[in-house]
Amino acid sequence: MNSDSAIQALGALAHDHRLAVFRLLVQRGRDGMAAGDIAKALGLPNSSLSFHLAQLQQAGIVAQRREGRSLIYSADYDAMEALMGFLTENCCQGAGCAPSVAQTKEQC
Amino acid sequence: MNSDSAIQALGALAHDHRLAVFRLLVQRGRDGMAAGDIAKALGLPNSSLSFHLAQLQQAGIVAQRREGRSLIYSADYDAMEALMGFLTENCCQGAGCAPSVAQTKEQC
DNA sequence: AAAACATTTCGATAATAGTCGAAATGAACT
DNA sequence: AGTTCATTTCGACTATTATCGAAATGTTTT
Repeated sequence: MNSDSAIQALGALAHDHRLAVFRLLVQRGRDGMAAGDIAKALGLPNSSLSFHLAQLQQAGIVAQRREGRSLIYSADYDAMEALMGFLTENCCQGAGCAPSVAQTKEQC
Repeated sequence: MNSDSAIQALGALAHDHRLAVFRLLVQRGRDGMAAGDIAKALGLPNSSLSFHLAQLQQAGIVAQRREGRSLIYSADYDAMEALMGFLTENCCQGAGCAPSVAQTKEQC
């Protein structure tokens, strides 16, 4: 994780609809959700949602896979942890006070 | 932490200069840093830095205090944890895979 | 191969964010 | 009380982002 990719991830999350999408996907876990279903769940026009999904994917915090006719999106937990680690890096002059977020990885 | 305040915090961090400021302050710990010193450290015009500091403060992830003539800024660790907790809320259908970031608080 | 279906791209428009020099504010020291 | 010093506000400009209907793309199924 470098500064540029962190900015992209943060910027992707820093939006009403995108944050809602991401949190929905985080709750869904590995199964993810089809684009159309997300649009229905959040009451967004397909074209708008598509725009936002592209940003989340481009930022690397959401993954896409095809299943039948549908495109399924899911949250990328590894990327989420990497982002958190980056934000707390060398916290308090390297006094080792950054939380160990490593456990998220195995548990998901 | 609600959606709006999370968006503000994420948006505040989703910028080149502001992320650099925040990470610098995270490393500094409670001591923080005067506005002028931050500007010097990052090579930014005072007016630009002031604009960005205001956003970080408005977002609640950076605190301000006066010391002599200087205004000292420091990272708000509690807010940072709250943000992380919000992002991982009900992760994987409530299977309890969210990292416990609570430890950061006591250690800083 | 054609029809049905899910999703993305296009296009035009509106709104918000970032930049930095110069002037203004306001606290502190003498 | 006036001067100095640190920081913020102002103003004008440029660039980026968000919106959504309609058309296009590309997959699957019959």
